[in-house]
Amino acid sequence: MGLTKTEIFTEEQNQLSMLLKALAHPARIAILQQIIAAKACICGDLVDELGLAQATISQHLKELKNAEIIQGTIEGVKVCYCINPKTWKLLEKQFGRFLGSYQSVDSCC
Amino acid sequence: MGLTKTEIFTEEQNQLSMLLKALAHPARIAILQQIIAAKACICGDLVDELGLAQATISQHLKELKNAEIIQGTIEGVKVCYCINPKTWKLLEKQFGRFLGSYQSVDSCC
DNA sequence: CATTACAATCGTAATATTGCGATATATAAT
DNA sequence: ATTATATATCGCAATATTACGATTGTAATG
Repeated sequence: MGLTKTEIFTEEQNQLSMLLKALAHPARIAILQQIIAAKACICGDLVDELGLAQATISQHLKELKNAEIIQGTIEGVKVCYCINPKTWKLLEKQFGRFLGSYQSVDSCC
Repeated sequence: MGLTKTEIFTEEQNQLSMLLKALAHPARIAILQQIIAAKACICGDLVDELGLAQATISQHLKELKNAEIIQGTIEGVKVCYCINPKTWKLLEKQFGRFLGSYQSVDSCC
């Protein structure tokens, strides 16, 4: 046990939960906010900004990259990270539809 | 190690990531979709609908309840679950703001 | 080529999550 | 009271996550 039964869920349910999982950590939220705030793409400044070790930041970046929420391009010694617009749009669409499917009726318990 | 350093993040970052974490599982997405689809609140029908054991569903419901995304009221032997409109609105607001803070500029890497 | 600087990866410890059988609890029906 | 039905909880095993020190890999610079 201990592993999610992805096979019993729909493609959409799995995809959405995967994206949300990638976002579901305060450090990763903070990282994304930093990347967005710095109009240009920042790099290892994240290590200074947040109070986490370099290895930890790198690991969080990897997860965001795996989920294709961000993309990184090598710029000499540094690496430049930025939002992947395609996934961001997908997230807006998918999660928007999910959230919108509920209309507060307050006819319930 | 192995525990999130919540103290170094903002209230908002922690709150948003906590809500997203509660949603970040295909079973919990499916549960919420069921609850929303059944206009009235359904109960243990979830166990039949999804292919998971009763104990597992109950545990997922507990997590959603802890995050205050759903609320349950006892109706005789059964329990009636439904969306907590307050938290749903909060989620729409917080996550909407987060998503909206990025404007696809494609001026980047 | 040696050095420096940045970032990724490895290894490890602590903790959390997922799933389920078994059991407990609580209400309803007989 | 006994039985049936619906949920919650406990305990466990398998796996995943989080964090970080140490190391490795790359590329620019002296």
